[in-house]
Amino acid sequence: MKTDYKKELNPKQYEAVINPPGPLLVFAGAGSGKTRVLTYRIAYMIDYFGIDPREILAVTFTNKAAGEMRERMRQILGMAYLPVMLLTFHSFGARILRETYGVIGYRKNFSIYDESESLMVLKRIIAEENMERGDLTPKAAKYLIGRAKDDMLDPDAVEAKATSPRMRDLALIYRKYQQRLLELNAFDFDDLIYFPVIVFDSHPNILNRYRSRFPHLLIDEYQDTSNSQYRLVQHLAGEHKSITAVGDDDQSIYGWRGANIKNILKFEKDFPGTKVIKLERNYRSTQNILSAASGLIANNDNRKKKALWTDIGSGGKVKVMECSDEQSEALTIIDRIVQHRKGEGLRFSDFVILYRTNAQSRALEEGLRTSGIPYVIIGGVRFYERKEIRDILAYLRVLVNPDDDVSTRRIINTPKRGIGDTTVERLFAFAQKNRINMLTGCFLAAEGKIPGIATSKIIPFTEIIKKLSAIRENGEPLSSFVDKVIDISGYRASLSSTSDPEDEARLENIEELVVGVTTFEYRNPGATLEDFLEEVSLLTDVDRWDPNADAITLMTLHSAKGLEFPVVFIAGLEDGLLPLIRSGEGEDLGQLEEERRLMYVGMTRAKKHLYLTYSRYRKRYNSPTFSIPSRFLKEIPKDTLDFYTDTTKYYSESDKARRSGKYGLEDIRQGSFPIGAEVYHNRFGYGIVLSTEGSGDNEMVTVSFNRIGRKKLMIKFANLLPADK
DNA sequence: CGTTTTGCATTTTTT
DNA sequence: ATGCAAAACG
Repeated sequence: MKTDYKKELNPKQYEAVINPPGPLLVFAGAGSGKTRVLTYRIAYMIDYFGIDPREILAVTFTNKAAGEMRERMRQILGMAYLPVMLLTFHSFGARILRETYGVIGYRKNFSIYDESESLMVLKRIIAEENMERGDLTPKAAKYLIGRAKDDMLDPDAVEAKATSPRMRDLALIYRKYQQRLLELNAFDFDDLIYFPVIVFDSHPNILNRYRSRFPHLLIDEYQDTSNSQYRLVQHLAGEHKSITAVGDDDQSIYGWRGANIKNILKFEKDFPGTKVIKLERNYRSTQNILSAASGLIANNDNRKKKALWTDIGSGGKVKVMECSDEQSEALTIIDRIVQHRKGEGLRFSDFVILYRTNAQSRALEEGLRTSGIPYVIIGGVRFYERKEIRDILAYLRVLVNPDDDVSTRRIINTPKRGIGDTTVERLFAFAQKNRINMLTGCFLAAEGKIPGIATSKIIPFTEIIKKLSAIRENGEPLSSFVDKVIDISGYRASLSSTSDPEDEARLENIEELVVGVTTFEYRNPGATLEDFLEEVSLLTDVDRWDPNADAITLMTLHSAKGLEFPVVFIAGLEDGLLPLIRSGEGEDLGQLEEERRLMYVGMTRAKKHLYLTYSRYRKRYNSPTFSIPSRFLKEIPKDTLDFYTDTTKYYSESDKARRSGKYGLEDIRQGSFPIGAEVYHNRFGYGIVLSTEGSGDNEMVTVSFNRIGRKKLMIKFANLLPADK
């Protein structure tokens, strides 16, 4: 009773699925059944080509996507357990390092540092080396080091390439940073790709082991692979070249993170004899939505042309809604949600609100809360990044990896036990001098062996660590162990005995962590604390999202990749916000194209209804900002759109001019110049006013000049003239 | 020496 | 508005 592959797939999908193992590239347009092809192909390989599931490695973008694929394959193959290796790039990297850490000098049970932990290390190094400079903040250094790792450059290479003092400084910081990470027995996210490549580069025997272990490779979202990930793939593919890559150049949205769209475009060259299949039939969206999205993306030059089609029917037009401010934007959306839900019997979980930046979620959240509509926010302050969760995880990490001084610092005085900065710094200095970790230092201090450190303050801390290690060695089950950590550390007590009302929420979060551990335990019988920590470090927010809960989902456009919803709202379609353009800088065409792809990704999430909303007024950073509608709205074919103006309320008093222009509201005169006004500057030439903020002497205008692009000017000094004078 | 308070910068997107 | 650094306070 094998699955009838031919019946369940369209001809193109079928062709891809049954293609014999070898280089295969599938250009899968949005909603064309990409995951379907991947899962059926894996199933088919097992079913018809007799391939051992353990020899298949499939790399996906999120753990959730991996989980879904596993579930669907189970249905196709009817097996209870499928030993296919289904992972994200980063978790695969972590697996490799767990087996090969020794060859690069690392120890067992290393930690994986996220952004903020890496930044703490960098900050310390920059301070220690007296290298503070405005253009090399910890954040900037982190970014540049990340890019260097993407290009597989070590500190020596960065130094050799450096042509400026800034880059020479960076090379030094980079060197110290890696030394420190090695001491801490910790990797950052970029290392999880970088070091496996290094290992494969320098140890052919190890590489061969992995090659023969995974002769069959499948890679999802290939358009978002970075250079280092590409190197990893090249290594693994080796001579066998049974490699399937699936992707869509129009959905490449991680260029800022090192993703290189060229990787998918040159796949055919890299693997001669590649079979290329294009999936252009869309099963998700109505014709109107698809035409709107296709019309938009056609404005990108740097892409492979394709013709998506659907036979779902035209559906309603895409609705563009103008709102006066963020609050009315929220109300407009809520109003539509309520109507659709009643009219079409939809559930809350059928709706998603997408936006460019996490900050936008606030006003929407407020509106939903007052309306009593259940919602879930994905992203923003991630669950595992909350302070209280990180604190508990830091305890766990120290127990697993005693060299992890970053975590030791975190917990040594959390909850407060009277150990201050001075003591910690003395401890650190002593540990550095004697080449030991801080935890060992604590134990020495507790015995009074470090002059200048009072034993009385340190002993309670070392007692806690001792107790917890003993419990752990007794083979305590994971969830009850975590529970004991919360108790014995004094964390639970410190939260339940305070006046701060926030602490109650923190306590709840911590209890939720225990629930999370229990779930993890249940899903992965026999898993260790190390396994749990690895999973937690690499979990994304989308992974934690439960699509079955009856609540509206709010998330960024980036997080929405790979998902679909009957009704989609994209909020904040204002020039400067979507496309997001950082003030000061001119407009980079490549970046603009990526913003357009991001918008495209958002639009193609919609099955039945798509709403695009924008606000004339919004509080950005801290100051009030007026904006013009996104240029993307003008790029979408008009016959697919319907325009609406909200009726909730208006910020501006000069309502009368509202309906004058193409989108209405062309003539709001908030400051000295109306939004959209053409102006002349005697140095920069002609331009158009995009937004104004502040007032009086502090009034600023952002003007997009024809010749030199975007500039922010102070009205007081700029001497701007209306263009027709 | 440690903790609390005030002042200051700060927001793109994420594995 | 919020979160993290120096300064004041205990």
